[in-house]
Amino acid sequence: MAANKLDRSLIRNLMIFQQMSDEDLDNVLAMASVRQLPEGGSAFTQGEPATEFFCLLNGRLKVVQTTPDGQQVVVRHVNPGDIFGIAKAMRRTEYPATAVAIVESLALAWKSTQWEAFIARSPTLALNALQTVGQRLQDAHSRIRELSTEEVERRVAHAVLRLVQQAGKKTDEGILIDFPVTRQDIAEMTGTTLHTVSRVMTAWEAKGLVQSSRKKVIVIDPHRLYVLAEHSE
Amino acid sequence: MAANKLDRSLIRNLMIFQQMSDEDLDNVLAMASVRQLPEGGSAFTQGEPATEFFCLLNGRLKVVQTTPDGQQVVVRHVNPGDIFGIAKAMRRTEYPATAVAIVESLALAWKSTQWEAFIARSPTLALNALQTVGQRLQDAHSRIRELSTEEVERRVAHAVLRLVQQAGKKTDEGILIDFPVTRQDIAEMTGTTLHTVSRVMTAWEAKGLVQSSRKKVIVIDPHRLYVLAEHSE
DNA sequence: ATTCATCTTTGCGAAAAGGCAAAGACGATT
DNA sequence: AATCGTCTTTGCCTTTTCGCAAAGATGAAT
Repeated sequence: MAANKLDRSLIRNLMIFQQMSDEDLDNVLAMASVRQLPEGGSAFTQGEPATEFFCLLNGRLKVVQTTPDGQQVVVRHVNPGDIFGIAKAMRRTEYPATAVAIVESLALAWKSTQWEAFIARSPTLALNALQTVGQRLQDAHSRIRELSTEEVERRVAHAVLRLVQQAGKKTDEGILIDFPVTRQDIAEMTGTTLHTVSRVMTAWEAKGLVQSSRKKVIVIDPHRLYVLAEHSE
Repeated sequence: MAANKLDRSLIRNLMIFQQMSDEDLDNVLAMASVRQLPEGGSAFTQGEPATEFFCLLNGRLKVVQTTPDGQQVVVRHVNPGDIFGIAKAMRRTEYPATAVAIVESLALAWKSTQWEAFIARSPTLALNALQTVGQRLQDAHSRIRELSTEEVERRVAHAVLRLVQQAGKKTDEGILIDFPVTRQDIAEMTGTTLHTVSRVMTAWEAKGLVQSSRKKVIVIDPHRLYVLAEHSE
């Protein structure tokens, strides 16, 4: 499927493509192909040669690193408008992680060899890309700080609040995280075990902070959760 | 002090400036000023407005985030040739961390407002910058994985090996880490306490892996340390 | 309605790491 | 050589978190 058949306004709204001329955008889209990902499908896999890079149009992915002994760590999430899989831009020949769709998703894909042409197409595109990666670096540093200094409960609180911010949806019971999340998922986001996450969230439930069931989390009292995450003790 | 008085070959060797024309390099250097940092001095401080960005010429800095309650985390190190303090490129108005010289250091400094001109000066410069930031992101993700899945001893082993790689110097006793490192420093790099680091390293010393004294670390047996860091067992 | 796979909860004991406090060691300075 | 500030080590006890195992719950598929 050719990318230039897609809804233009959708694409225009993506931060990375703003301030580009129509013509440049046409050219960039002409190079792209479209990739549909079912839930659980992966855009690329850790260790594979990095032949493509992507931009997410809609849906949501998690980027997972697997350790040699099989433990998994979610290093970040990909939201609509994000570019991802730009291993080539870092002169890497292989993907350092796996990108898995956690809901059905749609992405644009370009050949890695087109990266330079892609960037050359517009100076603002390069600046935008740099800014995107820079923001990610900030986020990563925040997580390093959290993992280094905070105890499990606060880390889990942060993770849940982040999910709320990225995918929170108001319902009459509270703010629903709008895609399936298991205890295991949260454990992989916070560097702990599903058991510990379960214990923490059961305690929160008793305090009326959240309400959760299988693969579902609803935050009842974001403010108290925030206080818990920020102010130690 | 004007930057174009500096030794050119030194600057040419810095990865970020490679593939630039002499003329562009002249222009870029004309915009820069030179900053000397004594040991313990800081190039910028967390929370300050981000008025400048830098490129390290020689020496070594640590980039530290301080939590509200005063705990410190070393998020990364800056080595010669690295650009740092590019908060502006990420549309941040304040520095998110503090950069402290751990040995006497020398850096180039530009006004943040010149960032776009700096990038526009050469398309390869933008690509280089992107690659640099991308590499840092990879490193950050590795640390997130380590902090999430590894126990203290292995994290410390990784940190020490990284120091060896970045600043190892062969001596007849073993590989010396060529700048002052305290237990506290290593603790801040690995998300633990100086006590635990001390205990770990005392054990290593008994096994003949390292030899250390006040602010000094010598790795005697890098290979066994590597095995310890990599193979869980 | 029943079955089945998957996800979640919970109890118990073990291990890892932290916190505190005190003592020791080192090196720079006077 | 004596002093002083800083860095390091160590013992002891507490807390946090994990690991394992088993039981319970949920929802999709038949």
